[in-house]
Amino acid sequence: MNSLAEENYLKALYKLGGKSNEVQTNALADKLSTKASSVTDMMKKLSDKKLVNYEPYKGVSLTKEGYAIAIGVVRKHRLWEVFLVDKLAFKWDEVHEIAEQLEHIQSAELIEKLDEFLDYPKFDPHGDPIPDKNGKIYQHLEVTLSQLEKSEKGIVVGVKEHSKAYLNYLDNLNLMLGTEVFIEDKVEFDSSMKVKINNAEVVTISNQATKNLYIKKLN
Amino acid sequence: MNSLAEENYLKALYKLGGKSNEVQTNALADKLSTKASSVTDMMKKLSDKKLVNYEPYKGVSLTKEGYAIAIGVVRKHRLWEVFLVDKLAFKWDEVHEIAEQLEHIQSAELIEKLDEFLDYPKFDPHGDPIPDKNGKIYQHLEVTLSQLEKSEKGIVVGVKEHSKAYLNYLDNLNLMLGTEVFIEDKVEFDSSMKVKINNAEVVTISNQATKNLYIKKLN
DNA sequence: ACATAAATTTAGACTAGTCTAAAAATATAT
DNA sequence: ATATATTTTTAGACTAGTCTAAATTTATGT
Ligand SMILES: [Mn+2]
Ligand SMILES: [Mn+2]
Ligand SMILES: [Mn+2]
Ligand SMILES: [Mn+2]
Repeated sequence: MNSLAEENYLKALYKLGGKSNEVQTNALADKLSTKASSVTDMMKKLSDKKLVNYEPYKGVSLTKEGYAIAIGVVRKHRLWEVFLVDKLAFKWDEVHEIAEQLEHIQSAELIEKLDEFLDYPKFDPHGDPIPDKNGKIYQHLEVTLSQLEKSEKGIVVGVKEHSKAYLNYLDNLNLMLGTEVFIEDKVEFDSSMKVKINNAEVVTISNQATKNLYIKKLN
Repeated sequence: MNSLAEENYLKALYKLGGKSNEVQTNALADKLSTKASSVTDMMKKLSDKKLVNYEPYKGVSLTKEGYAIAIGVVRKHRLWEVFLVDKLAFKWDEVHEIAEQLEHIQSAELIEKLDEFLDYPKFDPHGDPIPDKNGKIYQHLEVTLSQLEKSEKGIVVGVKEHSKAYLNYLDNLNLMLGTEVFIEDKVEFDSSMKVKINNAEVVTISNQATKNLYIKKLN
């Protein structure tokens, strides 16, 4: 069994390096809001447990087993988020902190039953794919809104940034998962876009915001 | 915010001493499967936080605030058990360990929404009363099966002992919450009882087992 | 190539929680 | 009343996880 701290390191490693990319000590420290020295200590421990490949000064990556654990934590996080939104009526900007806690509950049976109860969802409330029980995860290759050209059309399928501030901002624009967007115009100067939402009002969206919205192109 | 360890000490103190009874160091150590010296250390800390009244060598009791926290943990534990049994189809002997983890999730909003989702249950799967959001808890004054006399009738409303072994034993006898029991006979020698279950088969139940079953008398 | 900067590791300290063994306080039994 | 047993506390050590500051390694610029 792995501790809560170990699970969080493995998950961060997954988020930064995926299945096998090397991650640098400082990058991991930043992600976890901790210090590089703490990361080094933990990498030694996880290396001893054969959950990461670690060579001093050379960065670190997940082993097969470490990856499996990380993906399991991600699975739990996202399933709990679905539960909170679909069953308990939380809003999508309110669930992350609670899921950060719930993702560490240890019980394989619990998570399988939860999955069934939720009817085997494929995506979480932010459009992120949920790994299946075997750790298989659908990688969405959607473009971001910022990559659409003038007169192109698409559907919002996910968010890249999960901060409350950003999610609230999207709520205010009526931009949620499933919303249809049509590019009225792109402003060259600051890369902002004029976007028609659900065939109704047209709003201007900054590049900062368009970069963080995943879109599935239509037509 | 209190740590997981602190919450467990407070809960154990509630289970042993209720709202205000003095609890001895060793009793608490036993309950928590820890050592008396660890208890002493923690009592000092909780006393500093004004969650317990502690005088060296004199036992310890919950303060008003400590009681409120303990009852909150109990509320969470029991609500989660209802969720696991009613929504995820766990059996009543499978939920305790998972609830031990879930009871430490920190989010007032979560627990209120869970309560609503479960339709404000009054009792958990073992018949234990669930404190309401203000910490008010119904104290069931039911008798135990062992206290019934020959020819008396009652309904099973709760279990005193929560071990998997005991719950499985009850399952095998078809004794669950709501079951009707009728005392065919009491055996003086070993205090065992011959009990007719749901007006059908008659079984013999040891004193050890009858002492741990709460009954609401009928007639 | 060499100096400087950046990244990383090491050394040592700290907290929370636990333990064992010894000391001290309290209870019990004759 | 005094010895003995029980209970509780203290003293000191240990682990997990974290931090700061210093040392070391690697990268970069001229
Ligand atoms: Mn999240
Ligand atoms: Mn999410
Ligand atoms: Mn329980
Ligand atoms: Mn229960």
